[in-house]
Parts: sequence; structure tokens; C-alpha cells
Amino acid sequence: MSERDPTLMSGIPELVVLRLLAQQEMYGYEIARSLKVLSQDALTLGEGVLYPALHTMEARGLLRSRPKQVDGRTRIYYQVTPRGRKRLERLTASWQRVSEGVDRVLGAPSHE
Amino acid sequence: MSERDPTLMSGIPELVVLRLLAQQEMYGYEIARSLKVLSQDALTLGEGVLYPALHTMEARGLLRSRPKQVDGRTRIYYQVTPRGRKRLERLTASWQRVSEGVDRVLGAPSHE
DNA sequence: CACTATACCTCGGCATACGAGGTATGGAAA
DNA sequence: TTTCCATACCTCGTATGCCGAGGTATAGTG
Repeated sequence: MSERDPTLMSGIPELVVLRLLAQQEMYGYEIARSLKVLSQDALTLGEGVLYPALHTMEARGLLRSRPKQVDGRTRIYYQVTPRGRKRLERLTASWQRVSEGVDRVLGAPSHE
Repeated sequence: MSERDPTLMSGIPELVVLRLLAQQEMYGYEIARSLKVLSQDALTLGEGVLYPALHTMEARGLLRSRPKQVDGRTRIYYQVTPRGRKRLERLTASWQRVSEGVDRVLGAPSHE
């Protein structure tokens, strides 16, 4: 009936997570909050997106993790590997390309 | 082993197709070419993406089509319905929001 | 004692991007 | 003539990966 909202973010979780972690080591929950704040609520990574993403990224060698006990709570801190940094560069370039492409199309002359 | 390039375009095909068609009626092949030119090669919609997308969009009432014979070739022209225009507005707003969000995250201070 | 915030996780569903492959016509080149 | 390219449509299978819903557990606050 009513069409479902399309995701409009593909690859974006990976891109922004890499970007955050490139600056400093962080743990999952922190990443989620940080992203919401930094993007001024434009980007919200649900836990169902974030955690699986972190796991596959680690499995691909883009991240490394280490658990840390803080106040009886377990946090898993992630950091970017060199391979992850290369990936970040590629994804960033790709994002810029595509987003400029979209903007050009959107900005194309309309006859309103 | 080597990670596969992520799509980095979700919802984008729908968005840009709607945008093009909002300006004028076009047929599939034309849309593909047009998109490539307008985006300066940043966006290339393969036929395996384009045609299925057009079909589902029509099924959802966002587009209407009519076939036309030109030089013994069949072209299927698409136009945007009012519903499609509403959708375009929503998607455009959403795109702007998200892309600005990403840019803010990417532009966040790094310590290089 | 209950509730919220913190902190992790998995599962199933679904949309959809994409390559590969298929049909057919018209025109230009070889 | 035959071959090839551009035009013009299509479908199928696969893989990805987003997402909501739900689950566990601790610490601190009302």
C-alpha cells in the first residue's frame, strides 16, 4: 500500500564508522551516540545495523577489537587497521563522486 | 578475500530516475544515457538495475508508461504520476539530510 | 523495587543492486 | 553478404546488507 521508505544509505554505515574510528578508538555504543550527535540527527545507526557491521568489518580485516572492563561492564573497543584506512580512502572518494553526481542530477534545470 | 565494492547507492536509482522523469517523459535507454552524461559518469545505471526499477516503480504507482514505435523499434516512455512527484519530494529531502549528515561526519576534525 | 541508561548480541525478513545472459531491429563497415 | 555495433527491451540468480524486534546483563536512580 504505502511504499516503504528506501534505505538511502548503502555503504554509508561502513564509511562513517571507519571515519570515526580513524580519529580514535571507540566502542559500539559510543559510535552510535557519536554519530547521531555529529550528524545532527541525520544519521542514526540502529544496533541491528551497527553491531553486525562492526563484526563483518573486523572479519574483513578493516578493524581490530579489544575488550575492556569498565565499571563491571564490558566494552569492546575498535580501531582501524591499515587496510581499513585504505578502504576509508576509497569509500570516501567513491562517496564524493557519487554524491556530487546525484547533486548534479538533482540540480539539473527543471522548468517549474 | 578481497572485499567486494559496496554499492554506495541505495534508493539513488529511484531518486534520480524520478528526478529526470519529472522534467520530461523519457524511455529506459534514454534515461541510462542521460544519467551518465548529467552526472559526468559518476552514476551509471546498468540495465539490470534500471529496468527492474522502472517496473517496480510503475507497479507502485509512481510512474505510468506508454509504448511508442519509432523506426520499427519499441520504446517505452515513462512519466511521473502525482504520487511519484510526492515521492520525489520526500526522497530529495531525505537525500539532502543524509548527505549533509555524512559530509558533517567526514568533515569532522581529524588530527593529521 | 522498578525503571532507565549502558552495553553487548542474534535472528529473520526484505528490498534491491548487479552481472550475466537473452531477444530483436537498423545501419554501417568489411 | 555477412558481420558488427548501437539501439532497445527483458529476466534470472545471487549476494548484500539494512532494519526492526527481541534477548541478556549490569549499575545507578527514584
